[in-house]
Amino acid sequence: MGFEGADPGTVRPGGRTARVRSAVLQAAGDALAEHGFAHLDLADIARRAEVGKTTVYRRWGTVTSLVADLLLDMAEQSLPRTETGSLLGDLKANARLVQRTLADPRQGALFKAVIAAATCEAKTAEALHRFYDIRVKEWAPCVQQAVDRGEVPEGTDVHEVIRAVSAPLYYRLLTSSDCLDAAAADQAAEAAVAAARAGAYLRGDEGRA
Amino acid sequence: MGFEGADPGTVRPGGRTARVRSAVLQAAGDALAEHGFAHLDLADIARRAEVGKTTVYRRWGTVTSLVADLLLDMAEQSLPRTETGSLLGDLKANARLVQRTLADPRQGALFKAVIAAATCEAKTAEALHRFYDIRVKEWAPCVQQAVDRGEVPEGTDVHEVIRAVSAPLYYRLLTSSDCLDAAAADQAAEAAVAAARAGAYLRGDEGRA
DNA sequence: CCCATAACGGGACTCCAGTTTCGTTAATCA
DNA sequence: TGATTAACGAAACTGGAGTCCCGTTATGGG
Repeated sequence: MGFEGADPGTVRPGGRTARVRSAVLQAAGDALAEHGFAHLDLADIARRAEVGKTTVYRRWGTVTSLVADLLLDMAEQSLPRTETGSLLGDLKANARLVQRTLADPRQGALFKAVIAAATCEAKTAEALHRFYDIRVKEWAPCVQQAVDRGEVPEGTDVHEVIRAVSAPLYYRLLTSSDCLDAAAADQAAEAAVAAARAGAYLRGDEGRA
Repeated sequence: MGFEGADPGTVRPGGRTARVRSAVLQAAGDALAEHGFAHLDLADIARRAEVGKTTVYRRWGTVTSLVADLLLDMAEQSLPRTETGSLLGDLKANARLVQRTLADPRQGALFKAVIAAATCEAKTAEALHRFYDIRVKEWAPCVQQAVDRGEVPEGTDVHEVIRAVSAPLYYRLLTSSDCLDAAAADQAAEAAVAAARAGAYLRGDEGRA
């Protein structure tokens, strides 16, 4: 009697278990980037990771659940942001980073696949949301600095400004066949700055026109 | 001899064939909205549509291919846009329309599923891109009118302004758990107008800051 | 109205994604 | 360092998604 063991991987997370996890997550990323989310099978991932397929099924069970764990892993690896001294410079740096990531064949495909997976299961969606919350929080300070400098009105929702930079890039990635170039990134940053200056992102009551 | 018949449904598209197609597309929409893109099986769709599953497999074959056809169908049904006389008014109307659609449980889930499907197959992605091209083209004239009025600088990429309205709403739908309310719609419209006025969407060379 | 055949539909069949079983390896603790 | 057992992995198994076969329905052309 007593408790049935908790999920596998939680009691002895060291050594082999950790090695298996990172090998599987690596393989999952590769497979997602290659085949996309739909045509994905866990046995293939197990083969790539040189791990028994039983193990993959036992620890993750479903593709979406594996993607959720992958997102947890991705959220932990954060690139430090650059600081240029001006809001436009900082946001352009951010936009270029996003643009380069999404335009990269492997990373771009991976992000598409991860977003697709998140639309299919609440738990995976939650992991994706957490991932973006972290990224947004990392970059928000540069907008706060602009507020402090007086470049942008007091009361601006700084997180929303960061999201405004990424949004058009993701929208283009998903809904159009246009290429994601540096010009698109710069445009996204410029638009966000212009809108922020005009008070479009004032928190609480909706700003004036 | 001669040609093997073209794809089923093209030679005798009337009567039964058309009835089957619309029943299946309807059922596909329901199933996508309910189960999401991942846990979808064509036999279930056939059952809902009261159609033989052989038929569904013969005419569409895969889920992504069926979604591509669904998108073709969705693209044909267009709502006429409203005209308010001001750019902000028109874009707010557009933003509210998008927001209401995405916030609606069935439609929102359907759009998520359709986007997920498009990330998995080129043909489906193309259908999705065409769908959005049509929607954008439908609304672009209101921006053009604003250019003519002098509300927005000459040389503005009018399609990009329309996309700028939708982008943050889709970005929020996919990457956050925040609710999509009317305030979000208005903010999207206001930001797009502010950025457009500031010349952030000038075509060709990247605009000034 | 009638014929030729496109398209549909039921049911049997296949094949592989996902499960179960049980023996092996190695992480943790004393 | 050795005992305990969590976690792994090979192989056999199973259910249902997707295919195939062939008889039936009804469209479109003459």
